[in-house]
Amino acid sequence: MLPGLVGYALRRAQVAVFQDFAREMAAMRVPVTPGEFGILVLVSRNPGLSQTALARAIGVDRSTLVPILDRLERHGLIKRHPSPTDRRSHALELGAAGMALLPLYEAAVRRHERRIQRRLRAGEGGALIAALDLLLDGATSR
Amino acid sequence: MLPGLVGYALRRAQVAVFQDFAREMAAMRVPVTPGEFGILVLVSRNPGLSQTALARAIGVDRSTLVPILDRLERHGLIKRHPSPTDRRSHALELGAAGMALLPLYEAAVRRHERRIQRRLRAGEGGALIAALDLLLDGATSR
DNA sequence: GGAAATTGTTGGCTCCCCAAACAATATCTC
DNA sequence: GAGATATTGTTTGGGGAGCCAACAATTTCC
Repeated sequence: MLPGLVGYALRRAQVAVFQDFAREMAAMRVPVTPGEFGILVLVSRNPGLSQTALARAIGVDRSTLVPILDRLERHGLIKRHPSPTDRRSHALELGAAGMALLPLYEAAVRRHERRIQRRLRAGEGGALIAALDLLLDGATSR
Repeated sequence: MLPGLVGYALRRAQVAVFQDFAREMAAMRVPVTPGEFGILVLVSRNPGLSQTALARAIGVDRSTLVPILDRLERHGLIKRHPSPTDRRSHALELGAAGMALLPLYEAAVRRHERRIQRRLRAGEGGALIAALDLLLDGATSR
């Protein structure tokens, strides 16, 4: 039964892809997880983002983000600035290490993507992403 | 950058599919996770399996399995019999509750699969599984 | 200006995973 | 057959990621 299930194939692929991501990151001075990489990209493209806005963007609870940002900040990848308009909230920016390392992370992710897709035919990656998005839609919407 | 990444689409789809699985299971007397469901199917098709063999089959450490099997056994879904040939090992079998509930779980999983695939065109599910298997292969093999 | 909402944080909880060590038991080697 | 070696399930300890409820500080609403 298991081999015919989309959910099963999805889970196994996800685990393998996650491990390959980690392998690629192992060479970095400060390795990051896929989730952390997403945060760095989001912050770099949306400087000044608040923690709540970021949490909503990646679909996790505000409290979940705190220890993750703590770690990223400890390594200088991001910085929590005081927001100029709201003294409760933090304006997130890339830190010095973040600005230096993000290009390396992006290159690593490109290598990783190339490797995991290497068994696919040309253009099949796009179709796969489209199908996964449809899956997400089917699973999410009532 | 993120939207073009297979790994990113994979992660988001996986989370959504997992949640839909949980939603479908919520109606059951004893809800199980996707991993637990996989264990039940494996044990039902391979009665007498040892814990080590099962751990290898699903790709987790032996020690990871212990609390999971504890829980399944507590609910009567599986039973740890003494192996007739090796007094160190356990022969895993479905318990009474397991035999009663597995058909219900299987039906629930079929409903779940139908729902998550409902945005896909007919037959696209199979292509998706094939692509995910290729992804797994690309990520795993050196 | 007082009530209500929001922000980041903390603490408590769950779940899943791994690695190392251990006693009991099997298996291998001489 | 005895001693060394390997394997089995378990325990312990640790990490990561997630949620919820509660809280002080602050902002917004009426």
